[in-house]
Amino acid sequence: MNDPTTMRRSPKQLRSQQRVDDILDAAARLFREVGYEAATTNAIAGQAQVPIGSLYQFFPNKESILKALAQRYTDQMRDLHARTLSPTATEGLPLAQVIGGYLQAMGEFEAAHVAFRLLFLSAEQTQTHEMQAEIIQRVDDLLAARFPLLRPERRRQAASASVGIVKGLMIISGEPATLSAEQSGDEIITALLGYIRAVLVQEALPLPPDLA
Amino acid sequence: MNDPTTMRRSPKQLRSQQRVDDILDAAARLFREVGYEAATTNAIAGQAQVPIGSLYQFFPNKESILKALAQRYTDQMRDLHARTLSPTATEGLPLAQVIGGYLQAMGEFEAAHVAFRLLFLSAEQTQTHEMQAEIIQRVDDLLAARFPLLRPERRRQAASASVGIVKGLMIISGEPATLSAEQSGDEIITALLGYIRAVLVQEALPLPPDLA
Amino acid sequence: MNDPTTMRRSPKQLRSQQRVDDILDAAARLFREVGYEAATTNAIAGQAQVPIGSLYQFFPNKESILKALAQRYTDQMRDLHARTLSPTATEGLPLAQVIGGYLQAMGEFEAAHVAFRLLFLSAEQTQTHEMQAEIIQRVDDLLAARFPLLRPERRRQAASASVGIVKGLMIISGEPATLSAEQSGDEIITALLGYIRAVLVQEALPLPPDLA
Amino acid sequence: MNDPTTMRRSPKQLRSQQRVDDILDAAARLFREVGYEAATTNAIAGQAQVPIGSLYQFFPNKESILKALAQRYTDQMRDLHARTLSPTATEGLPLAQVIGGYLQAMGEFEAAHVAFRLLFLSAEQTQTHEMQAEIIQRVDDLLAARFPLLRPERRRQAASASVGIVKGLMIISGEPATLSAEQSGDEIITALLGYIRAVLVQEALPLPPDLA
DNA sequence: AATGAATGAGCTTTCATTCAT
DNA sequence: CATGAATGAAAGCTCATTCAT
Repeated sequence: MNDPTTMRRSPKQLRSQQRVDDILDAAARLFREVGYEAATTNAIAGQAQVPIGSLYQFFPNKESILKALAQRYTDQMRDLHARTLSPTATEGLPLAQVIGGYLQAMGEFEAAHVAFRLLFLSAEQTQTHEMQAEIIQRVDDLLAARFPLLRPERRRQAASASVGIVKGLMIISGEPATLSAEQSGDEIITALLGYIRAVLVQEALPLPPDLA
Repeated sequence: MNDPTTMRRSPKQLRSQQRVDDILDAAARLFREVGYEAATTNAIAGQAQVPIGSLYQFFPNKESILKALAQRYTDQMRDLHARTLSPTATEGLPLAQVIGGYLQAMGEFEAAHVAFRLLFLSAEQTQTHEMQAEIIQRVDDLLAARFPLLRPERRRQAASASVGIVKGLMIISGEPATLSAEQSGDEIITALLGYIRAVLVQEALPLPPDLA
Repeated sequence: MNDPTTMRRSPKQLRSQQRVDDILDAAARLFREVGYEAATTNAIAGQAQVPIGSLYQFFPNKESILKALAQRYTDQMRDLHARTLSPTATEGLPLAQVIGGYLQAMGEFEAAHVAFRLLFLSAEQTQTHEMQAEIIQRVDDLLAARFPLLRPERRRQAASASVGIVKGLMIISGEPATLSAEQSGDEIITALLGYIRAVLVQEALPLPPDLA
Repeated sequence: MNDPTTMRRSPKQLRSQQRVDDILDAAARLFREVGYEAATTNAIAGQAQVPIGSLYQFFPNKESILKALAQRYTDQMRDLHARTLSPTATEGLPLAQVIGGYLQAMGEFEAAHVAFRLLFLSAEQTQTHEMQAEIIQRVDDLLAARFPLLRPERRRQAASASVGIVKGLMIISGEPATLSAEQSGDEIITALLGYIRAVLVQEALPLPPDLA
């Protein structure tokens, strides 16, 4: 009947909304600091200064907190996507600049949303799929606007792969003895441009000037 | 004094070595099936048909089992690297073929070592760094042999990024609504070749025929 | 001062009375379905479509709901008793028929009052004593009318025992591998008649024709 | 695979057996004092002076403790049955004396096993069925020896009903304003003899001298 | 060295009851 | 008087680790 991984009650009142936000903030902090498994629901409630009973009025279980957090990030990223990836906002800009602008915004988002990295980069979390699907869709839209001749299936594949490349390089750059944070940005741009160029060549499509 | 995440004593005796292997096999199976957190040390010992007390004579704690597993995989991958990435074994082959051979071998390795994917693809596991460092080094060696004019720092960066790209695409392809397993192999080749070409262009180095 | 297991205020208003009835109906349903302990006050209020706060304005605690339910059943049984056990209504009927009629009525009552069985058959619930006392009294009255020579103390004892016999056979018949529901009715009649006959013989009193 | 209401490990060692006994004793005491639901597993462990973890090594959950207690009582009653109900032990004795001896033994058993009453008298507990089935079987055996002409189906029915009668009268006698403990014993004998006589009459079987 | 019973802190989650609105 | 969000003590149970045998 009711999905045990969804929020119990969507908070209508301002006070309740504030509480849910507090809980999600605390959860984000703790997930970041000690990981999902080690973050206890009592600790989350404690950090959020919310009684444990109240936490369970909004969330039926721990997993639903993770899911709600992912949902919140997904929602909050929509504006970011509109600003940095939408065809209208990026029209005329060289691809490198678009990617750069997107990475810049993502870096800021990541800094402001402490568990985003965890959620975005952690392998196979059902909770993250929706978030990722949305990102892929935005990239797909961008590719569609940029390369109208690219077949939709190939485009979707390229969009998925592009997100995978970003993900992989972000993961790598977070680890010691690999890429520095500064390098990773440039490297992501290089890799994505190189990849997209290769796809276009494969598909025998014309290269735009900045990929030639 | 003694690192609590390292194996307690390297088992000299044959029987001990067998036991350690049994434990690691059981751990790999369980980690794969239920994840690291949900795999209990008692369950690992049970699966391995080894008394829990014995398990704790070889491993000081649960984390050390994960670490040892990563170490075992690292060791076992050395042969794979020699066969598929070493300059001598790959001399004269087109890069695409080298990468294809490597991915093929990795696929087989992954199938034979059930927790490899978990360890290699996990976003941030301190236990995996050594394994990854080794992979990066092999790629670095390969690039050094292929592109002797590439500056060592740039090369190391490219090697790290290449591994990141592979990782990212492997992660993505494991998730629904993205890349199929079949597509991911081709896409990894496309992405890597595209990336390396871009690096060479950036560095104003000559392109080999198969990247032109 | 005020008994915490009694209803807080007897609802004078019509709307209040309706609410109390709704609560008791919901409680009866839930007690029957999941048992007293597992039935939560919030679930009762929810089923009754009454705010939990209102529930606590009528009932100081969960136990008092059970008690009020028993009281309601006791009240509602009064009519049943008058119809099936009162000396006037049963005058001239053979005892077996009286018992049969009573059991029939009880069966219907039980079907219509879902938690009655739970309350009546529960081994030791302080809440049930009054209900049982009333039943015993009715049986006592019946015996008084039927057997005027039976000493009052012996009669009261026999009335208590008779109710115990009914109770015991009802409990047994609800359990697997014992008596079927059909058998239990006949068996109760057999047992009660046999018991009363034995009492009369013990007391050296004349047996009516149908017990001879 | 493994029944979650059965003991986890049957204690082989003497020390373990002692622990299990301590747990069951403590559980019996607590069940008696506060009831099954209100008796917490931690309280049981505390009373038994056994760490909670050890309790859960033997019992997978709270219900299994109740079940094991019922099983222990069932086992311990076997000797009582042999002494008081077996055809050989009761041969030649008048039925009233047999019942009296049985009730006497049951009274002593009840006094020595504090939760027996709760388990035997509580309505519909799956945990009690086996215990009750055994009692019914013993009564059936006794009836078979005493009244060989009684049809087996009728006999089994009578055995079930007899146990029901005992149960009902025990329940009633535990409640205020009904039967005193002393009276209940006599009343049970009266009721059982009266019932069995009625059954024999119904079946048109000869009455033994003490039932005539 | 080998064993596996023993340990108890700590986990997630529930629910009777209150009280500010 | 009516409401239902809020509360937090306490429940059942797990499991990494130890240590007496």
